[in-house]
Amino acid sequence: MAQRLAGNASAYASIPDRLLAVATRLFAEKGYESTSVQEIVAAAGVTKGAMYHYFGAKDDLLYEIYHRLLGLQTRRLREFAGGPGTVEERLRAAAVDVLSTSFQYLDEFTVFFRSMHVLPKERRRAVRAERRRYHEEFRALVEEGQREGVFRADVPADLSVHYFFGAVHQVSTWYRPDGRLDAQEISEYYVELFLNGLRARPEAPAAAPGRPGRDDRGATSA
Amino acid sequence: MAQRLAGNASAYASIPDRLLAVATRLFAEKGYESTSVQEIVAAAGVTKGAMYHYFGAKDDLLYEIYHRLLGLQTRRLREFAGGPGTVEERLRAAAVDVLSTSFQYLDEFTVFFRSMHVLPKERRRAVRAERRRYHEEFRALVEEGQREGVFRADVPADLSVHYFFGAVHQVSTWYRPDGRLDAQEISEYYVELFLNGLRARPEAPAAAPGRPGRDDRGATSA
Amino acid sequence: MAQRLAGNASAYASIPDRLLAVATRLFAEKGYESTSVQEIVAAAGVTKGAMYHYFGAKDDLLYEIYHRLLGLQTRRLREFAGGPGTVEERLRAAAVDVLSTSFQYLDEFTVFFRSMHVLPKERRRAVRAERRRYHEEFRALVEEGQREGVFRADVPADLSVHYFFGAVHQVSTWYRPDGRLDAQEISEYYVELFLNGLRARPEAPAAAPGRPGRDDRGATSA
Amino acid sequence: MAQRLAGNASAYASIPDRLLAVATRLFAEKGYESTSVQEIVAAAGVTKGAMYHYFGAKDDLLYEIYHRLLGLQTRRLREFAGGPGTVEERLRAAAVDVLSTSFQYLDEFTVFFRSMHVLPKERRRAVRAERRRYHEEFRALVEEGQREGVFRADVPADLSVHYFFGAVHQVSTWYRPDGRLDAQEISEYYVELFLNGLRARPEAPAAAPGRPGRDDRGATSA
DNA sequence: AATGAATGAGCCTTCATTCAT
DNA sequence: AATGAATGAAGGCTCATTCAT
Repeated sequence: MAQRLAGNASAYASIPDRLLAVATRLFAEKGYESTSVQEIVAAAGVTKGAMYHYFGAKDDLLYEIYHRLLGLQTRRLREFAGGPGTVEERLRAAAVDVLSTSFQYLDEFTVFFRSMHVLPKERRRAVRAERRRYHEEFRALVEEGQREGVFRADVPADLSVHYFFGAVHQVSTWYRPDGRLDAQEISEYYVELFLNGLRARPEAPAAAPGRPGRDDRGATSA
Repeated sequence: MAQRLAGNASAYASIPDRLLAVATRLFAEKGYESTSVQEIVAAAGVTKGAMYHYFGAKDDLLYEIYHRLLGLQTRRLREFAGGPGTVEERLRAAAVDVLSTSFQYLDEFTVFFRSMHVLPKERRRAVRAERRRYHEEFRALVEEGQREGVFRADVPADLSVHYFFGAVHQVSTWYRPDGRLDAQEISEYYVELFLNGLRARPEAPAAAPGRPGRDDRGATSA
Repeated sequence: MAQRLAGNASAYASIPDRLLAVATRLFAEKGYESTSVQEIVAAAGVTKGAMYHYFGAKDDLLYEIYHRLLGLQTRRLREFAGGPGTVEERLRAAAVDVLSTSFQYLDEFTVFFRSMHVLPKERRRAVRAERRRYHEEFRALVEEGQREGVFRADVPADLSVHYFFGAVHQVSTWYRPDGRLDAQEISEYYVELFLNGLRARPEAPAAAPGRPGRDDRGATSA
Repeated sequence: MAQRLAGNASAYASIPDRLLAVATRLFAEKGYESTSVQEIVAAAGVTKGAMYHYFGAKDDLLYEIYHRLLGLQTRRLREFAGGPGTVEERLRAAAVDVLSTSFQYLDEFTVFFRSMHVLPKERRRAVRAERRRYHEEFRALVEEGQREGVFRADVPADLSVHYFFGAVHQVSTWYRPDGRLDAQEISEYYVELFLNGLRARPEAPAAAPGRPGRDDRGATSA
């Protein structure tokens, strides 16, 4: 479960894995466009020819980073969603895992949300579709809880998920490993904020502004 | 209050404003590095020479976008924070405004969170400092509510603010003007989720995971 | 006799003089091409418009530097050549003056020998012609001495002059005001070496290699 | 011994050599700054990319020209200085070689003395240091002769060497291959003037102006 | 499987000069 | 006499990619 997405950059890893590992780090540090192929191959200790033997183009590296990250996220989410326990327990476990994955793959997430626009249109569409499916599977848990009455239904589930994911995906913006709170603590607070926001209240509060019960299936894009 | 940050790109605006307007749009669409100076000046209907007469370098455009956006945010926040009403009313008004500003300046925010890394170190530091001050002023409202007992104190205020801002700043990632919910509705739901998450509960629930009452002054960076 | 070629750059000098003074300094420091018009006008405390009011183009500044320097040299040489005294006395005085002028106008000479190639062809020709005349007038003194028998005639006069001028014009290459010898001392040694080389010897030395008595009028260019 | 410094520009030479050969010619003709990289690669029959494959920057070409010339000069000087014969014979041979090298590499010398200022500071310092060492090795010959009493000691050796080198290095300023005197003749006259200036005189003449016997080790820079 | 020389298009920037005021 | 905004051409350099080996 702690497998590195692209192995590590050590001399023992395969060439493609080494390339992906250093590319992820460099893209996160300096941005995709400001990182030259030359820098990547130098950092990976291979030559340009070797890289082009494994990857058809520079943006194939980027796509592969996206692809592996999405695959990992999806696999893990399914594990938790399909696991045992009440819906709240399963959602909590999934949310905790989303956060710990985010902290573990900070660089990958940084690249993900910063460099989407450089993917060729076709691949951007593919990534967005895969991402949307992921979003929908997570949202299904929330909706399950809403149907069971343990989560409030007066806020559209997709908005709650966007809200949570948004918060999570921005952590790479401000989180510093040497900060006051460690990743574990932040995760717990975040999950608490998320679930607390979802939980049905004893008394009816100000509720959502006037449009309860509307169909809340994702007309927004992922 | 609805003034465009860089005027509009029409022939009536000043050259620098026109340049900033089209640069913002292009940077948001294709990314900073993938947008050439040539494209910018062509879209603004001026020559390269004219651009370099007003901006010393391409990244001066970027910096100016950041600078204006931060200035606008700070000005507006102070208006609401210093306004009349209970702390909850003031925080709600500020939060609503953060959201409506985000929707109004979607391009600016997109650029903001995607292109930070291309600013020269010095300016990046300046932007981060100004951003941190903004974050602190917003957080001060939350802390005021915690002291008054209207907001729960068992989640560090800076984390709550990071959580909210994270969610807000990611809207440009998924929001589409032609989606099911309009900006106004999304804003109301988001503010509801935020305030609901903050509100003190009648009975003490599972609270924050084991570490209540810790000093919660921001050791995390903005 | 100590008039500055282009006045000084103080606020009291006329604008053209100030421009020439700073241009000379900057051209000597960084080279003609690496000095921008903007730098010149900034250093002179005027605007571009003002400069183009007085000088039609950047290379007019350069030409004026050449022109003034050549005029100064020619004027001074004539003074010494037409003065009283034996031919040796007059040549010595002229040679000393050549050296002291070189030290006084180090920047001008640096520019002179480094930037000739940027003058438009026509002006380059004009400068070369003026320079050749100067060379010829100096050479005439040597030839006068040769005819009188006080200078050896077995080395063509124009070569001796080239030799001396060459040595003199390179001083800006190695001379440092804080060096062991001051300008005055170097001048005296140089003139001594020059005149000693010219002086007819009691016994016939190895003489020039086999071609005495040939016509030695300048088929070489100045 | 007659190897071209950068091979020739023919199609048979290596690309770097061809680039250096044409760069030398163009820099000598039009100056470093007035020669564009485009012109160089066009004249060498290669593409810009090829040039930047071998030379990191335009001024690397310049530095390489300096470097090769200095290497050549130093190697040759050592050959002559360490050869057989009296000190006067060795100095004469070295001086003749300096001149013939100057004539053979007129373009290189033209560039050398005209474009020093465009080298980055660090490299300028390196070139100056190497140049100074060369100057010192040549001067050592003069000093050896002074100690033996065959050369006059009342003119500092470094000044005499500056004087000679100055004269020599200016030949590219006025020498034309189609002039009245050919390179060989000019060389012999120049060496004659140099050695004649150095030679101790039977009777003590006016000597150097008043400061005989001073320490004459080079406090001036090369 | 891998090399690395070579390409060629494009990028950001500089700058002498002009011109309406 | 003097301004300074604006031009437009060119300049040095980078870089993803190709291809013969």
